[in-house]
Amino acid sequence: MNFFDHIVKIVRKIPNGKVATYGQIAVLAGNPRAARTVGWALHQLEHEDLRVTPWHRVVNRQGRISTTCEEHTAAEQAALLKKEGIRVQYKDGNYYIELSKYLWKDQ
DNA sequence: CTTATGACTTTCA
DNA sequence: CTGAAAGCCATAA
Repeated sequence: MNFFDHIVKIVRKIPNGKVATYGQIAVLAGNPRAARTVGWALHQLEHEDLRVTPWHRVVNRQGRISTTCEEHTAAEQAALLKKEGIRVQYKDGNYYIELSKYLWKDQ
């Protein structure tokens, strides 16, 4: 299985109302150091995959949204998260999430 | 094979 | 927690 598919598969496992970090997904994918690749994979996801993949539940280690994608801005991601009951804090142009409260505890 | 790139992470200050 | 610098990995060209 490609990392691409593997990563997507794992992201789909993230329960509603929870968030996961890129590094966490990288570990589950078998490559603890491939966090960057996780971000790259989500960025390259196709439209169809985005429909069934909760990419918005994936944030960096600091609980901050790091997307630079024009199509999926941090504002939109934050909106989706709020929609799922996740409290998102907005501070000086950046969105923060309380990982200690919403971080997905694997399985 | 080598170089460049990125939705990251860790370490140091 | 923030910010800067260096490290890591898979993919594309």
